[in-house]
Amino acid sequence: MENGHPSLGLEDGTIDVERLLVEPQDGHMSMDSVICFNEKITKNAMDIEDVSRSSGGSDTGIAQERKDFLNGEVLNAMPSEIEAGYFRLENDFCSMGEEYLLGVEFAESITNLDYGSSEGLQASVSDSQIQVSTAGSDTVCRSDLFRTYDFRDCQKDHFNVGRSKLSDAPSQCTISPRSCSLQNSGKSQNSSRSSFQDVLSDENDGRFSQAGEMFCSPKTKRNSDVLTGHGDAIDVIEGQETLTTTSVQASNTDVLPTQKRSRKPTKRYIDEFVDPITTHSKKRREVSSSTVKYKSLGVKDHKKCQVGPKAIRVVPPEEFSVVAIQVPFGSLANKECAESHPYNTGARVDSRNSMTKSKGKCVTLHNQNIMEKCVTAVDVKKRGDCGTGQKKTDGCVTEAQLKRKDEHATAAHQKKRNECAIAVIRKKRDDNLTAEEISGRRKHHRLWTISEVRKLIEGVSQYGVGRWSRIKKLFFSASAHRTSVDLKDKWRNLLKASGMQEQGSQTQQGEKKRNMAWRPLPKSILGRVCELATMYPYPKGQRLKICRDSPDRSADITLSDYRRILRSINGN
DNA sequence: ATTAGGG
DNA sequence: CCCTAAT
Repeated sequence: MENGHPSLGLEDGTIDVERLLVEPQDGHMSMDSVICFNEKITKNAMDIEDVSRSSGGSDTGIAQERKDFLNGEVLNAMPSEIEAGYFRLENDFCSMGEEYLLGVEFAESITNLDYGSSEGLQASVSDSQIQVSTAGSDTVCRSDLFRTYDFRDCQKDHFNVGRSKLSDAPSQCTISPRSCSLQNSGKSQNSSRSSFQDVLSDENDGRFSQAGEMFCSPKTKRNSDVLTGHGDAIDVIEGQETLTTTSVQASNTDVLPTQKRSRKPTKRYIDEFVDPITTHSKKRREVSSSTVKYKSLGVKDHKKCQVGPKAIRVVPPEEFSVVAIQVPFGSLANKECAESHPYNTGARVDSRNSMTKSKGKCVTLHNQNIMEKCVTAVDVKKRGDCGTGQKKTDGCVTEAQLKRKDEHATAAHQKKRNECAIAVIRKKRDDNLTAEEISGRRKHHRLWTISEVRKLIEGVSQYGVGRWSRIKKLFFSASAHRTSVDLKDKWRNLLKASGMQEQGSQTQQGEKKRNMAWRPLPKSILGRVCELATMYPYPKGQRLKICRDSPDRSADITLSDYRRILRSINGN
């Protein structure tokens, strides 16, 4: 008799499981099907467990056999299914795998409690779980890898409980106090199986939306009415605790699946998200620019690498008087306060940077920051400024190169994919970025020194405007930063500063005056700029501005005229 | 790859 | 300084 009953249960379990494994193949995996799947599995496990318990000590063998079946067949079957690619829905799959484990595990632990330890059994269980976790990890949802590990740890504890007999169980339970309390309390009755499925999905929704809706799977959007009913489970926040709780709860009854669904780790990861985003909205430029410009590694990246050491470079004495001639026309022109400290050149960098910071880009770029975080995590080596080239193979990285406009669209997907990376990143971010932010200077923003400007002027006088790359090569080969574009920009600014440019309108004149106050450009330099501007009008279109009288002069001036100009300037 | 120009 | 379009 006793054999008959258990065996029946076993048979049922077998059939159910098999059917369940097959079912998903037929249709597309909908969330409902997944839920049913989980539920049934859990139920199976529980049924088996009940049988085992009722069968008494004499049936230990049978129970163990059952366990073996579960562990060997079911658990092994899962990975194969996964590998076969039946479940590509990440969340579904992940939850399913976990569910599976939980169901089996709970039965296992219970059995052990009842009948004592069975080493072989435990070993098989743990092995199977490792398998599952592996399969799951490489499939999609990496975040679940963490959970799986946690889970395994928890389960180990349970094993220990089983081994150390019932008497030891309470002490072991301290690992997850909630588990104990739940086990002892009558809470297991507060949920009926009839509402199980609803509870499942609802709780999912509740938790997800609560956490930040980023992981919410579109399939299961429902009203979370039942949420309140399970506030207890939802309140649990620590992932491990949740897992443990779930597994132990499983031994009780139907409540198990309900609470099992609430995965707290999610919240943790979400926190990881929110935090980095707000912490530093920076770092974007570096990664993005370096990533986008991976093509020009030779110049650009090299330049980035040198930024650090260069910063400490000693400023030549001549430049101390007029340290740098930053020409932040548009931005600083608006800051009247700048006029009150005209010669506070040192602080100019900071003010400028802060302005850039608050300019607004950072707000819209939060999403990209996430991706960048991911990038940072991908190549584990902590790179200060350089090391930009080696991360292109990862999907996250390529995504990070998306335009800003696309970020909003892709951000959601990215988040899911990156949640694992984020956790790893947090540390990195703290020591990496904070330091940079604190130091006011931004990597890509370097003040132009007088000597640099002189070189630029010299170059322009020799090659004329527009041949920036050549000028760069000849005059700025030493300074890896200062791309040709930089030279061009600087020249543009110099033209503005010298007043040669856009001799237009009253507003410009006034602004120029204002700028003069805080821009300590040496007159000699300005004069030269003026000179050169006359012969090499920058916007080449409007060259006929001044030197209309001597066309050939502007054509082949170069050295002789340069000398002449130089002399005149020096004479001044 | 370089340049011009807008932001 | 960054980004993009046009050479």
